[in-house]
Amino acid sequence: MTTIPGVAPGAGAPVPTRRITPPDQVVPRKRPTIRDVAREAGVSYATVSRVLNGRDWVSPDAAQAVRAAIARTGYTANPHARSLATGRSGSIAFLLTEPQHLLFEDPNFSILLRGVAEALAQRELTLVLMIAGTPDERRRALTYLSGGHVDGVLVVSSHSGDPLLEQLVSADVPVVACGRALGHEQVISSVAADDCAGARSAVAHLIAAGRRRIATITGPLDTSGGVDRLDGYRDALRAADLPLDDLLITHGDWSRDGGAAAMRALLDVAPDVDGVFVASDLMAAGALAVLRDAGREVPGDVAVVGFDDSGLAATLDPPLATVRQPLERISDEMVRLISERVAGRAPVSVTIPTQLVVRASADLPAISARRRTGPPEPDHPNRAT
Amino acid sequence: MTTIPGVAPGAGAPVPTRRITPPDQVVPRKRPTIRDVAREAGVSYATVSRVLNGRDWVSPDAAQAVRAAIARTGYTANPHARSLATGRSGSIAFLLTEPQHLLFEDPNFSILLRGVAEALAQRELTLVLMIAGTPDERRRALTYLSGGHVDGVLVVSSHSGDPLLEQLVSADVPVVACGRALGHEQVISSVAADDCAGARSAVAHLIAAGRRRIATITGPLDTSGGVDRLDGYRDALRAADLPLDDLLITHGDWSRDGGAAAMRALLDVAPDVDGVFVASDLMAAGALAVLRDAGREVPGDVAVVGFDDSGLAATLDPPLATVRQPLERISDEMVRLISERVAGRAPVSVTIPTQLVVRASADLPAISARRRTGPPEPDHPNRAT
DNA sequence: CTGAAAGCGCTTACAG
DNA sequence: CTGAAAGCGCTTACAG
Repeated sequence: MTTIPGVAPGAGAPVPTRRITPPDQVVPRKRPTIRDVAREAGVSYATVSRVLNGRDWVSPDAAQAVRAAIARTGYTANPHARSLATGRSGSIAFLLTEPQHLLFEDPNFSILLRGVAEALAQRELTLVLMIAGTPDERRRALTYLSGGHVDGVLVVSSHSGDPLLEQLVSADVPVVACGRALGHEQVISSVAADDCAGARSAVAHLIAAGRRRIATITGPLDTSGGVDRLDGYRDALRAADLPLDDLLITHGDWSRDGGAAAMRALLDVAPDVDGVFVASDLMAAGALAVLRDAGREVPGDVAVVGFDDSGLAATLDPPLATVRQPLERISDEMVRLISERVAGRAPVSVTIPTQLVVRASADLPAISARRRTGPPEPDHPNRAT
Repeated sequence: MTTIPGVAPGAGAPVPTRRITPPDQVVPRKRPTIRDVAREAGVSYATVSRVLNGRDWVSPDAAQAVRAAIARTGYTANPHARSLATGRSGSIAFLLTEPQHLLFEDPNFSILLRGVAEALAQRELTLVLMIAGTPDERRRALTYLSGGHVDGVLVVSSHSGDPLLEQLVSADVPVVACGRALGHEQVISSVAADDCAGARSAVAHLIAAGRRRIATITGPLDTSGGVDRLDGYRDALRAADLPLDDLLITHGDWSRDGGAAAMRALLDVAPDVDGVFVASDLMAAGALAVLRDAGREVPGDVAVVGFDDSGLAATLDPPLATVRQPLERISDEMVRLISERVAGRAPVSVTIPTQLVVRASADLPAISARRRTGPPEPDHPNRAT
């Protein structure tokens, strides 16, 4: 909109051999302020501020003059002065507390990050990225976040015991979590997929496909995705009058390796397993590799359903049936909710429906009878990411 | 360090049924300012500012008193007031102009992002993430970045024609690029791997392995990684007195699919190719899949060397020989250079050595004679990410 | 509809 | 070594 006054960058100048540029060689070039614009427009600078913010009424003539003056001077408001006066920073933090490796292994995070970046940009809000893995980083993050640098915080990987969340809340920093904020439901807004219903649909599908020894690999039980998807698993078995067997429940940490380890354990204690609901696609990728190494055919011997459908699922071998959670929608809602919180509204939690996506890893019986070709590969390339 | 004064978050309170919280029900709770601290410590607030910034000398007694007062009041400086007074924002933008899909496909970006986040945090600088893919986003980014919100910009995916770079420079925004800033070398600091030497080592290795029809898949030729690695390829062939054949040069766009397409084209025009240097691991992943589909054995028929070693290479099948560029080091240097630029120093460019990493895809002759087992898979799982 | 003025909370020469 | 004061550039009641 506004044009930045250009200054010849001296592109053709010779390479500087000395690194220190003499300060007074450069024209000082002060940025125009609101006063400069007022003078140009022949109004008081309060009026300039008014047309800038568009709150009070300004006469068309004045507004016109101001707009012209802004264009002529290339004025842009100083964000710090504005923040000081308004008490708003105009930026929102995206806080990542998960151990770093997951951030780059699990596509969910990237997708969420991108969605949030877009949604924030649309509201003219700035995205501040904070990675707080180590205790030291977490301390620093708390100081920063409660120091007024940002208007609110988006948390995408909260575990229920995490003191950081509590501290942020105590410091009166608006927080929105992705996934129910276990233990903080009353003070933190959250947006989550309908984990329980999603899990239910996955397991119901396995049952419909004729599986009877259905296991699950859960996420960490101090996350809502962990407990709620486990609940859904149980619900579905109960609804079908199938027995609940604790041997069939193992736990992962959302990572690929965690899923692999859980699958190995499962094959050990329950070799007769014929279906697995895995609480994330990434863990399912690890589980698929283990099944293959163990010579189990998917879905012939063991049918597998994951959770997420974040892009990884469709590329696995075999393509992974999964429960789709609309991550773009989730990031949108997170941004909406944080804006609400910043504006002073009370917390709410939003739940978004999921959708079962059937793929080869859990085809219906008729189709699943087909055999895989070739021997299992010893070193499964799916480990690559 | 400083303690934030806690206020009971009312965790045990009942769920709010009305969403509007009455404003005067909450204690106003103004954050303590520098004046409050001064009063507590019995000094002028200028003195408080001095101990805060540690520039001028302050008597031990005064300093002591101020520190105690800070602890007692839980004071934290208001960042906006500070920014307004100093003219520094304390934040640096990480600008991504590459089409979004690459951001999440190419591990280089994630690694750089994480490294930069860490390095900035260590300097108490804030990382602002900007994704500017669409023209609209780019416009917005320019306004934002030249509007004084950030002290400098880190650019990780610049193409030489990009007007955004020029505009940033014209607006006097300090910029540091990853990779030589083609056409802006005099005004933009940059840090890059020694692309030319790295490429040379890769191709020299292929020659040493007995290959004679060595092709290359380059990056885009409007990026330094594109042209410099191509230069290295040519240098190595010349040094070995091998003919330069333009048929053996194809171009990719850094993406996996781009690498695959280039490899397909290569097999078409030069079916006798026996070695390929691919300018990135991700493109090499695509090329490997195509070779496999075409029934070419790697490295038996065609030896392949990539570039990056960002984590993907080792997990490919076969494991990919590649040129390692130290991305952690690169992100560190970028942050160092942007700090220098912000402090007013002139631009410099830093080049970082690379290292050839030999893996199965380009073993030496004796070893490469081994045969692969089993038929090629039709749907190669490596496409997963 | 518009000006004059206070205030947001710091930093930094400038005198002591 | 330390105070008083100006200044950073806005926003926003408060009077007109």
